[in-house]
Amino acid sequence: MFLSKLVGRTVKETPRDAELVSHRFLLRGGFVRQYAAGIYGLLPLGQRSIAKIEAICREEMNKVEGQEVKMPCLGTKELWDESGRYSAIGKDMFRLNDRHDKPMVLCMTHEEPVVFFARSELTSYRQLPAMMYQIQTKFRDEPRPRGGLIRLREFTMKDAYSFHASEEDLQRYYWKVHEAYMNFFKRTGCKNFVSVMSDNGMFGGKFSHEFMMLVPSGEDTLITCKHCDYKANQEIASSPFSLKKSPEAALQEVKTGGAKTIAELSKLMNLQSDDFCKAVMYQTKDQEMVVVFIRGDLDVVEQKLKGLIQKEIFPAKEEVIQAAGALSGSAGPIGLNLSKCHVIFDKTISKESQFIIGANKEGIHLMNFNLDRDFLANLNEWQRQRVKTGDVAAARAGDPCPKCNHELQETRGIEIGNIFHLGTRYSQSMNCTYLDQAGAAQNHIMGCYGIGITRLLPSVIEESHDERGPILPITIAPFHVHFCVLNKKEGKTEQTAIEVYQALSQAGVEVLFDDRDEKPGSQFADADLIGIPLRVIFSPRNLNENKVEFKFRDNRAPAQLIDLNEVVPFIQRTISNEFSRYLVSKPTVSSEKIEA
RNA sequence: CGGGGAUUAGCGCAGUUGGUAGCGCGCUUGUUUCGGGAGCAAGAGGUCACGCGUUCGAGUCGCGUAUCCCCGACCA
Repeated sequence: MFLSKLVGRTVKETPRDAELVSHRFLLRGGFVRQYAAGIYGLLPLGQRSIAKIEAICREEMNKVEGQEVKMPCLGTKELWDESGRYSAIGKDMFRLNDRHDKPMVLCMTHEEPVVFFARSELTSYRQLPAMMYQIQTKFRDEPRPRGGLIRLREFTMKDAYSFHASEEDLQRYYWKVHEAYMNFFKRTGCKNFVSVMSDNGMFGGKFSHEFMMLVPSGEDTLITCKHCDYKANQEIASSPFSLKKSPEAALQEVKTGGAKTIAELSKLMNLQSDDFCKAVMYQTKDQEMVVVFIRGDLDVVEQKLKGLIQKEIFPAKEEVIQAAGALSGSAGPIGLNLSKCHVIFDKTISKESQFIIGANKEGIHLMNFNLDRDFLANLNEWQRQRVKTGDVAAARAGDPCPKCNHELQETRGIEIGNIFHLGTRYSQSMNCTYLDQAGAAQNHIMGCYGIGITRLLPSVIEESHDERGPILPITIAPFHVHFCVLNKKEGKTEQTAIEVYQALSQAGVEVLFDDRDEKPGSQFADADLIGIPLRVIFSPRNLNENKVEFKFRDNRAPAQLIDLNEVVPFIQRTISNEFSRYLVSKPTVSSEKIEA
């Protein structure tokens, strides 16, 4: 490809709206352009790079017996009603009406369409396990798209769905896909990434993992252990915390005046924030309050809370708080109207400790509150059902690890993939069955597996760049080699470069040839901005000696002069070495080849 | 949906007390240059986001709307 003909120019100045490095370089390098918030188009460089990511993804999915399919982006209300998600999903799903005024959706994920396939095609245990995948556009009406290509409203995702006859088989396969994912990310040049346990959301199955690129600009917070292999998204990370034990004493009221927050109270009473129990108040859609009591120094993880009560939650409105008999600023469990609220005690409110807690009276708190003695013991059976205990607290850096008790740490990450145990959530609701060996109808047991294809390129750039531009792995770079041709009109410079270009092209090497009559500085700057890993420089100066210059984009070795006669084999050899850096195992013979 | 910022040439930006719009980059032509974003010369390129208002006159003042970015809420 000749650079002068490439659609998409490089830009010297940083676009005003681009904050993230990856966003800046993708715009400046001419990989992408923005149409609207969260809606981007790929220029040739971006498209080539994404196409390579997709190709690697296909290889890895085929290796685990995945079968590529293509499901529609447009969905009907009827299909999405079957799973209940047409009404369960809120504004995140794009909705539209067709010309007959029939309600339609733009799919944000494809569980429903894939079950549509499965229930007509996978009807016998003999066909299981089976996995279908696609690389397809997804639409999500994000409340706030951000970070260039990181959070989009329209994006490409590889989504895969597996169908099994037993839970054991799903788990076996789940870990196989886990390995395929690790291979995929290594091959696409991701370096610093981990898989962490994650939240399944309200409609998921039993367990799931997220693959996270560890970069400071990431939007998720991960909790990892310094000593063992414990890694989890903060949304589900747990910690035993360090629980205090305090001697029992009688419950008594204490005047706290205008002090309402934990900070104010601990200052007033000269106590630590973990001596307090604070109330965090939410409500459900049907105006029931959900009040969480948690140790004063900790925060509630709303995902955990949602999982515990299996309902959507919102910040509580004042009238809901009052109806439940609570008083904000001094809220406590005693005196609440349990018919108007759910009560959750985080496990940090242990039965062995006493806490200072709100009294639901203006300016009054209670000292020495003991959960069992002062609250649970006084409830009747019906009231007890409205009270739950569970883990809703956010683990933080410095808290003890749930596995080995050593110190936890916090890291930021970008989610680049996930794998989910779905179980029979969709096969049951959508009546998807196969006949087992005994001829009995059984629901398929499902897993689902996603990779954010469009997000991968910016994620790699986030961790692989310098001040001049991205440093792309050869596996996903738009071209293998970048030619800078200096003073092309002098002597046979341009002609020589074209001859090498043709020889390499015939050998299958992808070359981006800078044929513009630009100053060396401009050519180098643009080459840096495009980020192709290998560079060859043709100049009259070196060609007089029958040499060309070779260098790596990442400057891992000093530039070297290569004999003109040697340059084609040298580049071929270097490219193959370069690819081998991203090989994870010996190339395995694919199942298709065995069949042939 | 709350808070903050922005919108003037393809990109980055100026634009004074209100008087009919400029600079740099990029683009076109010519010319001299040529190893880390060259110099000179001549050009092309604008519904100043949109609407309403104030005014003899609005890029500039007022009100409203839209769009974009950041923080938060949210993220199946």
